Amino acid sequence: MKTNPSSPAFLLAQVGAHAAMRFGERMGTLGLAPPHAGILRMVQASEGLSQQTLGAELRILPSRLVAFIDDLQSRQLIERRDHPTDRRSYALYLTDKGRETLKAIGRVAREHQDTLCAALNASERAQLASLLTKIADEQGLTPGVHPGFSRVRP
Amino acid sequence: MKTNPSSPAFLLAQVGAHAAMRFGERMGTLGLAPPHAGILRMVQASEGLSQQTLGAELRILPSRLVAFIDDLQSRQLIERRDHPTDRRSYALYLTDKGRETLKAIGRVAREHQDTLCAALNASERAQLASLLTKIADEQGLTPGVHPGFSRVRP
DNA sequence: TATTGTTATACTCTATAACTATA
DNA sequence: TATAGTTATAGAGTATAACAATA
Repeated sequence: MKTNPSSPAFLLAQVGAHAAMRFGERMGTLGLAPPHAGILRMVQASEGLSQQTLGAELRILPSRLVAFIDDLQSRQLIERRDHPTDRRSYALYLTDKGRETLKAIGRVAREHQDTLCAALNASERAQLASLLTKIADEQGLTPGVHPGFSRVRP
Repeated sequence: MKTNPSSPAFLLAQVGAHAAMRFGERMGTLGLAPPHAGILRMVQASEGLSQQTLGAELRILPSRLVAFIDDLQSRQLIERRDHPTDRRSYALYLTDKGRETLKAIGRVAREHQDTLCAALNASERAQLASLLTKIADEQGLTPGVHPGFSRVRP
């Protein structure tokens, strides 16, 4: 928490944490956590990628990623196929059920956004997105990668 | 993480988490964590308040608060004085050193804000704060209370 | 010898509930 | 009987490092 509760910096942390929690609640209704959404989306974008590549992209440690992939595989949302050339690694693919779930996540995300931004009209939402994108770019944040995927040490 | 990385909702969570982490790092240079800043500020605003009241305001559970107050007391930033009428509770006060630390936190917070919002000019920062305040109000967020103080259960 | 995925372990953080002393 | 603060304990989540299979 910051010193001045009306400063943009504090508001960002406050509203951002609120947004993340609410999205997490909605993901919970699908039996998933926020990182699962990022993983499914990345696998869809680059089917056949390895866990190594996936973890590097999303800044998720290998040991953590294994558990997430295990979750998704046991729910039959993704498959670990044999890698064509390297027998040490897997090639990750979305199942049909995984594609369906990704659509459901999209719906959930839209509902989340509408609820979260209920106070803003379309023009204001675009303005907000523009300002946040400027900050994200200048701060070197990678599009689509939530910092919560990796944690900083105290 | 959300489905659409350029949506205001995802950007809010992403930039917000980034902001919180960076502020936490800066607080770390003072040997403190973000919740300590919230506590010191609240004690300054309502000196003599009890831990019960403090925890209720900041949405911090009693058992968690004890540890935070212990930290701050061992660093001689706050004092637990006897409550004038109720011998079960304490009356919390800032020490002179606590007031100094609060000033240092203010400086750190300003630096944090300047760095975080480096991509925005003064007018844009005001605009961002205005948009975020609208969301915070509509979503029922309490000014100055970071949702990270209390966690939601999955 | 290095790398992929995995497992084991330790550490941090938080919530829950039991406890004490007062009211 | 209820409340303020404290302590104890257990649970979730994460990082670190060791490991087996393969390159």
